[in-house]
Amino acid sequence: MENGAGSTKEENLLSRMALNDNKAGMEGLDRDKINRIIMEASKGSRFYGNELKKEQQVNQRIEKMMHQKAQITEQLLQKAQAQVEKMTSELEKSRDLSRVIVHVDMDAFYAAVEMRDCPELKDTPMAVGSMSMLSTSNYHARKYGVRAAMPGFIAKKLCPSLVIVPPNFDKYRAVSEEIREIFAEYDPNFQPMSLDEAYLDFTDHLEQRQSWPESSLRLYNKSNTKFSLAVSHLSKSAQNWYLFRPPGIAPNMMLAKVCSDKNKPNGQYRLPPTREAVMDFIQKLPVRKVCGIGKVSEKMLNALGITTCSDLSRQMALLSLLFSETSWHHFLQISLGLSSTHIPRHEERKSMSTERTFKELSKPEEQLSLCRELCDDLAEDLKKEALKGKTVTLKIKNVNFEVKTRAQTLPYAVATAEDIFAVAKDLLKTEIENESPQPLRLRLMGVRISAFVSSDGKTPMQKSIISFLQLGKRDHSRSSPITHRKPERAHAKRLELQAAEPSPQDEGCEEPVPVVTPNNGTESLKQANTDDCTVQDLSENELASHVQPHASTSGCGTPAETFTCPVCFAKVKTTDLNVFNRHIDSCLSDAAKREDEASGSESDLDPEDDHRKSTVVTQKKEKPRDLKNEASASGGELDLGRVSPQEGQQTLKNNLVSLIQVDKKPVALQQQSSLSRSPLLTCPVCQRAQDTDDLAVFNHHVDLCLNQEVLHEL
DNA sequence: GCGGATCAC
DNA sequence: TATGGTGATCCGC
Repeated sequence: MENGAGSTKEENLLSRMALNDNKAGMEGLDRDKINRIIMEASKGSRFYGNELKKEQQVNQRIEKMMHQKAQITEQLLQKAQAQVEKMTSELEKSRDLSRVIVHVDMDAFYAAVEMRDCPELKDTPMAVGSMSMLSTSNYHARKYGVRAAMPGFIAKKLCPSLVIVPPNFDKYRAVSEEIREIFAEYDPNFQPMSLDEAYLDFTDHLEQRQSWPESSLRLYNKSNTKFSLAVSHLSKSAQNWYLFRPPGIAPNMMLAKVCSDKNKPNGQYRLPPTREAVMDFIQKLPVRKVCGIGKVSEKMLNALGITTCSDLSRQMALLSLLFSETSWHHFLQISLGLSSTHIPRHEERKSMSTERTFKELSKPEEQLSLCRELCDDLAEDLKKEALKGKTVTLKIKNVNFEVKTRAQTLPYAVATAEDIFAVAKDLLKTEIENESPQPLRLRLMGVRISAFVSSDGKTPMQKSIISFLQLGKRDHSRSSPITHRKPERAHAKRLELQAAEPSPQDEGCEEPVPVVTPNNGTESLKQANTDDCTVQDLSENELASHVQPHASTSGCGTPAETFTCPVCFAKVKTTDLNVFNRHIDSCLSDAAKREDEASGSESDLDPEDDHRKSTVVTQKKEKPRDLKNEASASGGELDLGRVSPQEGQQTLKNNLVSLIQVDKKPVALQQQSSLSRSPLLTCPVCQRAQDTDDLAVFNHHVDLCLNQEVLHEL
């Protein structure tokens, strides 16, 4: 174990710079050769110099820690051990294995999208990003050691034939949104962590299903598929299914995340909800795999001889003496396989910032004018969310990659570019002066604002019960639970600057803010699902009253009578769900037509063209139950289960048929026709090609796959 | 409240 | 030629 003492600088640096072969697709490559190339390309650079410096700092921390450790007496340790045991038994009491948490992420998301749109890329090593920075790479490229967060020019040295595709975030965002609509179906409160990753709580979904009559269950399966296909219908994203990696399923968030990383070739990894299974799983787990334990923590723990979670529990008393309370409590939870069992609702943002990397900027005038630009941008973003904050922070990184932040808190909140700049300018000037007579040689500048106050400009933005409750009614211009940030403007600016071709990997904070409230729609929903009569017995108005608060896109005070069409995204002003449904139907059939026209090159054929349109149209039946259900989460799903349960068995069957027919069109035709050459439908869960062209069968398989054991146990 | 550092994505 | 951007949190002042 390298613990800093006695190893060379270069060896130490390897821990920071070397290839990270954690990820999938990195097996069996020549690590030494790759590391040598990386080192050669880096050595002597300012970046490398800074890494070296940071590494030494970490080593000092470790030394300090080891020194502390040496002073711990046996007696102290025993006392600590007692405390650990006490806390352990308390935590053990709180263990909750009843939840079914799912973590999903996409496989090389951006790269997959690019390959989808440009099939030639499928067979060549490819990465998304720039010569300065790569966001992700495909599996061909990974064989060469090319990976995310690696600068493109180094990647090119590893793999000269590498094709670097500039990122197209609008596209990824669009695909992401389609995927999220599917997520919302299973958990309206799912939490997106980024464009390609999310946590879902399946517990309620499974519970509801359990109480549904068999026919509804099947129906729901169909409607689910129908939904995703309807989405695909709009933008050919049926292929999105291929983006999914097998999800991780476990009783809490930490475990689910680790499980999804297991990436078993043949399907999802599901950790059974028993203490034994959890503990067994945890023992062998390397600490680095746990979310929250990064490079530095790993290195510190390694220095103590801790590499796996079982080491963690063994050394817990020691850890409790060496680390802060929050840290060791966290470690203890990890070692017991405990973590959050419910997915937290997305909280209010606490800060907003904008920063940019550029070619060296040393002239004060240029620096100040850049600062002003950043303030303009930030103010623009603040305006979009109607935020004001009291603390302005300037961030600078010099050409040696040294980062500094300077902040000032005002007695009042600001939001305009002028006000922010007034503060940022002073902070910057001070830094310039501190450096003089040398110039400040910058490679990055950023401005952040925090300490937000509510719109009245006085009260701090803290969670009160009232604001929490109001959150549920919070409004969105789109009915999906997803919002986006920092889209075009940031990119445009980047182009303007033409600096270091920065290519962010992500859009940062996504604000999910699900539109459904726990206490509003859901309760009555469960009822509706368990009681066959409930839905029919509800009048249209009653239904509407359930739906409206969620579907509303109105601003403050506007009556909730606007629905957002999940197809064209137009706002439909009506209180009559039938009207709204008709709008969607017409949109859908329009989309079908467009798809037909455009499908020539896409899908090889569509012999049943007319038939399709007619099935789409005849299939429009309002569906109060699901309407209520899904409207609450996302208008995007209004179209999905529009089969009416109030129609009796025969009609149900008919609808099933029509659904299957509708289903077939967008994907099935695209896939099946083209797939008569290649494999048939591929299960998004186990990723195995299914030897069937019957979507009913396929659906059944997917569903079984997803819920297999869970359902069984329930 | 500030500033550095760590972490995730 | 060339190593990102956004947000959160923690710790030690």
